[in-house]
Amino acid sequence: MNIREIAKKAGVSVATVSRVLNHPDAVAKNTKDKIEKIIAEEEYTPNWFARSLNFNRTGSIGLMIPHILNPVYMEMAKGVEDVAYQKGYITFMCNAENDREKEKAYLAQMIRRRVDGIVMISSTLEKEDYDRVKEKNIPVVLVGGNKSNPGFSCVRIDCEAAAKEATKHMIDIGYRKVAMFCSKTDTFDNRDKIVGYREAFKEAGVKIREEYIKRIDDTVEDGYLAAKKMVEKKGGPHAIFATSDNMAFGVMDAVKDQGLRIPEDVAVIGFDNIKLSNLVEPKLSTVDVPLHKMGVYGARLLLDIIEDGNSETRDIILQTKLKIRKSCGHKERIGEMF
Amino acid sequence: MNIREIAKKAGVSVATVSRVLNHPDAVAKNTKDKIEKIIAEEEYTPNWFARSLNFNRTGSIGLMIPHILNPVYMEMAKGVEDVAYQKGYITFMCNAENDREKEKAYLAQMIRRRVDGIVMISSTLEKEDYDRVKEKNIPVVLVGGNKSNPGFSCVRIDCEAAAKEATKHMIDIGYRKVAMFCSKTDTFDNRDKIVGYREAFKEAGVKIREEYIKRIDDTVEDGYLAAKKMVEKKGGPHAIFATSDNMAFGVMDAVKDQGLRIPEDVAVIGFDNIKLSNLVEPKLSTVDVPLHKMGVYGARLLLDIIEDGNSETRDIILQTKLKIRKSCGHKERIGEMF
DNA sequence: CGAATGCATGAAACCGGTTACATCTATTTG
DNA sequence: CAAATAGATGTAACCGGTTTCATGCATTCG
Repeated sequence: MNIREIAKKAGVSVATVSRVLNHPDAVAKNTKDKIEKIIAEEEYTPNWFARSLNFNRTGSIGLMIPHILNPVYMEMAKGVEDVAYQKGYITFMCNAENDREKEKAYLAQMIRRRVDGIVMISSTLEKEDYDRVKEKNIPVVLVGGNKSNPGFSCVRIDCEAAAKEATKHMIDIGYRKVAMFCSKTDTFDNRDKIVGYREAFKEAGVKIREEYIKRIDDTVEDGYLAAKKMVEKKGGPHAIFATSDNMAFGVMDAVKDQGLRIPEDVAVIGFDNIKLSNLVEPKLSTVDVPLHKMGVYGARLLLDIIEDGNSETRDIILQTKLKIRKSCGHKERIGEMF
Repeated sequence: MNIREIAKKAGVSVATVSRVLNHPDAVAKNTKDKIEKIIAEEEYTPNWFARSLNFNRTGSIGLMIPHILNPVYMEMAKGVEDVAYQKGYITFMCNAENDREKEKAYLAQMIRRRVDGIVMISSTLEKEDYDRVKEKNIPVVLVGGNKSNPGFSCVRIDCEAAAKEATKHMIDIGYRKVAMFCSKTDTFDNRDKIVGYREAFKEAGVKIREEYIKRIDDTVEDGYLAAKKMVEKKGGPHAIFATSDNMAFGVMDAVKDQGLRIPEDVAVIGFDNIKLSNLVEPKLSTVDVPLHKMGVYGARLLLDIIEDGNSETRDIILQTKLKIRKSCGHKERIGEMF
């Protein structure tokens, strides 16, 4: 059923039918009612491509996420989807699966499919990859720590400050041997986390042990393995700062498997504050990141560009908050520990 | 940059350019090389709508999921995405958010956007909702327990058998007071789980206490609340069978909060075997469901219909497996417990 | 009462591709 | 050597809409 058939049934021209759909006020009431009745009867919906072809707009946005099974990204993704849905856009979910080639392939797809804009979550693409998108004039917003800064608007957190605060907390309690596990992925966020960690030690005047800084995959498994290796030796760390809750879960598992207690023998602190961090035993201390909000802001920024042409580049930094739970000690316990 | 401009630059007709893109063998080598060079230089990609308009195909599928933050659905979704991506399709991720209206709205969007097919995960739509899709001749495959059976192909598990096996295990160990928490959502799967539970009791000749069957929301929070209510009274259940790991986590949390031990005081068993079930303390006994595989099979079924027109309706039932871990006792312990 | 204005509608161009068919040239065949 | 055939390319119709512009009609105004 196409617009011509509807027009024929109604005994009018296609132009009139099209007007009913797009500019109802420009059509006489009688005619409009008649046409609308037929449209409803036939359950006619205008062909989306044909419309897109005219409008040069698809009403869809691309959403690139590093991994679909990681709750951190999914919470951000939900923020994006919430806003997009509410504004009538549909979201192409692109699961890059931590694979740069797949991410590039999906980006090319987005361009081919003429999405109205793209939200990139924690992307690892290079400047050159973005240049393609720029040439095509497709608006892009970055959420979370990208690798290079290609001059797009960005929503993020201050990872350096957050990591510094968390590390400082551990030092303040009295821990001196604090290991840090950070994702291998080369993004600003990860680099900043390490900078913050170092900064905290520097300010406290405590010497850093380089062998305590480990770059690993951001997975439960790698957290487990790295922690196990570190903890099973004598004289291991007093505390482990895993810069994602995901890794922290693995760390906790490894520590427990070694027959050590958390936090009495080894304290653990995470990063992200995903729902589960409050569910494991003991409850995980972590850095609260406003994941959902980051997605929401990212999508809003994008739709601002798409709909209002508001192309000024903005850099939005949201607040993090240190959440102290059971898995690391409290300040009051200084002295009783070492 | 459109096909006409490319044609002009190459000094050929648009038909020839189009042929280079779609039927390269039908073009002389010289001409082809020249045109391909220009296409590459200009980074020309044919307009997707225009192509879709001709082919009446979009190369995209819709994926409806009940909730984007639930790892159960996301593992299935990943299975779907894996297959779709590999076959060159792109996936519209529709997050119904456990809201029937939103699900319907997304379904309408899918129809409007002329997706080539739809995978519905654990849908709660009614027969009448599907009739619309059927009229439009859009292939649909159901994954997991839908509400009604509208005559589409389906990939699922035998929930009745799985629930029965799990319940039987608890009874065999010696538990008599086994509570069951089941999602409120009205799907075949949930109904079947309860049937299986009853069946196990019936076969064992143990009387069922109706007050032990609770329909709750499939969330950690509701699992927590329901368990707390049940456990804080004297003479509560010996064991709780939560028919999702999600709810089981809440149950575990509540039991621990009441100062009771798992499994010594209250045993817990879940359903789904999501990654985290092996990470909580104690590790959760659960029913392993091949979530990823279900998604993969669902997508394959759909693409079979789309690409090969293979429209025979199939009902694929995958195997579950009871995973006994720490959170419930083993058979050997019969007798020592009560 | 004739001209000007406004409103509703239709004809046709257009969006950017694909392809059936026509045309032209070069090669093969009888 | 003329006719048949194959191969390369162009012309124009078409996919299903939207929109500009022209047209016809009724109403308003001088």
